[in-house]
Amino acid sequence: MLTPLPRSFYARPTDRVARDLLGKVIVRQDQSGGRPRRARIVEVEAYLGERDQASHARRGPTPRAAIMFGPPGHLYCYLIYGIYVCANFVSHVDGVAGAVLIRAAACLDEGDPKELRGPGKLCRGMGIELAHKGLDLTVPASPVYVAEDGVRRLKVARSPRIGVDYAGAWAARPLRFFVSGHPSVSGPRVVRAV
DNA sequence: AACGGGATTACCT
DNA sequence: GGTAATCCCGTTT
Repeated sequence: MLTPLPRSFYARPTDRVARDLLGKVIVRQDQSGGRPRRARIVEVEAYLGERDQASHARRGPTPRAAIMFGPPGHLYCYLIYGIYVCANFVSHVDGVAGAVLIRAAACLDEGDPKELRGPGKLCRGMGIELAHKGLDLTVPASPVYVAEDGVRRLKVARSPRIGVDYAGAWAARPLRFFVSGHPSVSGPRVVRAV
């Protein structure tokens, strides 16, 4: 069966964690014991530490973003535009900020919407809410965790991140990773291979 | 205490 | 192409 990725997976440089999350499976299981919902990650973005002018960590460990500075392997969610929730997985070692925004995934179970295209729709589709902020993704009983199921040989591409034009030179850095050509990817689906 | 904007989406022309 | 919806949070007063 699927077991959560260990904390060591997340305790690495954020761009590497982001790249390696492609193809992994998000598992959402509720406390009421219904069937779990699974979705394969196909698009992510790396948000680095205090230097990264696109990152919520750029202002330091404020109440909202402090979790990005803490131990890896936890869920960081936030509300955006008053409407949508975005989900991130905290990365890099304890004390250094980093998180990976999950932008799109492909559902693996019958009866679920086929594509979760875009970070807001992904959270809505998987039932991830603000209240889930801080969950430990490495605990098997967690309502949300991430697992490896043996998928390999993904065709990975990268590009600048979406929606961060305010970030000056950081807006241009290729910190978005996606499965090239995959129909669930939001925004550009083909750029340069890695 | 008040203000302004956002790691988005859907719907309009 | 443009913009409304809607609220948390960082900043300023």
